[in-house]
Amino acid sequence: MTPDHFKAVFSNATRFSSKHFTILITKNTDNNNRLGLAIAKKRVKLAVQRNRIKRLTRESFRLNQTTIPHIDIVVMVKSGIDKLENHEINHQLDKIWQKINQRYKR
RNA sequence: CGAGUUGACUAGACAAUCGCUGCUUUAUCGUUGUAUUUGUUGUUUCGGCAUUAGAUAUACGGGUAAAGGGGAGGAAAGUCCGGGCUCCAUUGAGCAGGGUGCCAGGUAACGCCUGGGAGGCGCAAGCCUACGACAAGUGCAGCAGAGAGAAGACCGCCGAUGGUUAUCUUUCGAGAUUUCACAGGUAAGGCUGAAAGGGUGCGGUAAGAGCGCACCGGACCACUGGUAACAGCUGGUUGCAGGGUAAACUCCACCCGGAGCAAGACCAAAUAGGGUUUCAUUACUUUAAAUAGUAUACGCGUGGCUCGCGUGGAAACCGGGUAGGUUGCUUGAGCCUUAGAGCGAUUUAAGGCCUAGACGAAUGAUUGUCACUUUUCUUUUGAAAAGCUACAGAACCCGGCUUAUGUGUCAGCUCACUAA
RNA sequence: GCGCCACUAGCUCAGCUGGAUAGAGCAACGCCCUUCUAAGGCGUGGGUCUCAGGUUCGACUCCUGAGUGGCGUG
Repeated sequence: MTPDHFKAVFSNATRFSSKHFTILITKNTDNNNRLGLAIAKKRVKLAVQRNRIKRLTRESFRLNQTTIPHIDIVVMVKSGIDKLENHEINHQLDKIWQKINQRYKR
């Protein structure tokens, strides 16, 4: 995603959240779904932890992207996430994908 | 066996599935440049040149697919030092400012490392140290204390000599003893303090004092050892010091030009913008006529000139250059092995190896087996459960320092205890 | 990447910049005043001066290292 895409998503977004994530989505004119990550240094201090969260999010997005409709997604993060285990993060993300699917099937 | 100390290594392993990234090879797609060739159009001094369309070959970059092999650290961190590299400046040197500070060596260089000296800590192995100069000058030291720097006289001690009081003796000149502490002497003792101008002993004296002597310790000179710092059961001279603080100013010696890969180099968009040329436009004159000529324009500030500000069509060319892209970008003071030199840091030679290059920033996820750790059961073994590890993520590259940190292994040395 | 600053009571700040007592305001607590509260007055407690070393007789102050937070600039 380019900075223009980010602006578009932030200005015109539907918001989902769980305990440690905030996810913004908009519908997309292209036939792809795109992922953007906005993980602030303020929320997660260590570079190792930031990278870990990015990797896990990308992985989860990749595994689930066939099931999701064509949307732009921006994933934001709340503080405290760096203390979670890998499988817990995956679990939360799975739930969010399910929510998004339910919303867009209707 | 226990306690300690120094140095080095290590940073989970394997397999399966899926994924990221850039590299090599192959295939394919579209596109661009170059070369050859065929044709079109324009121009021509008939050699060519420019333009445009196609074919073939080749090159580079790009997309897609497949295969192969590669992909974080000992600190990648902090950014505390030093260098390479790049650009700018530069005759040279100095001033200012900053840094370093026992000696020698190593190194590209260092505030780093090695070896040595001195001082301190520890029973020892060993560890720590900004460790030049206060006798060039200036400053600082509260309170206390007599005195805080060519020091001072509070309590003390003495009081020879001179004066004074009393007593005794008397040859009546004076003498002896005692008292006073006035002039004066003194720095042994006390007191204060972090610190008070060598220490101990004997002599000496009215009392004292390096005043004299002996020993210890200094200082200076020489000698010896050492490259040097420095050292000495060495010799001589000197009664013996104007102490502390320079992480106070300062002095001395040595070092430092400035900026940083967002450096720099190349390519290069736009309804951005600069310059040059030509044409157009506009004004005036002229002509049948934008035909020809002259001025370049137009608006505002002025009535005019000069001057200032603002606005101005089209094409071609030129250089600058923003966004953006490419490069710099990983072969390097590189790593490994062996041999030589050296106490060592390090260095020399030979052979071998290529080992991350991302940029919204890759190097991962899941599962299984084993290893490791902890807990429980059992208490040789073994079994089960949990954890799946600590610190932590390259961003131009190296050499150090500092800080964070899990587990285990190896080697050297010291001390204590026991046994032989 | 480069350059710079701060850290003192629960909070905001002084503190001799060239060294010897840790202070002010607000807040807290107690008492007075008031029928009660606020305001006002009097008093009290509260500090490892961010941390660790060093220099010094003596360090909030000087030096070195570390930690945390913040600012500027490209």
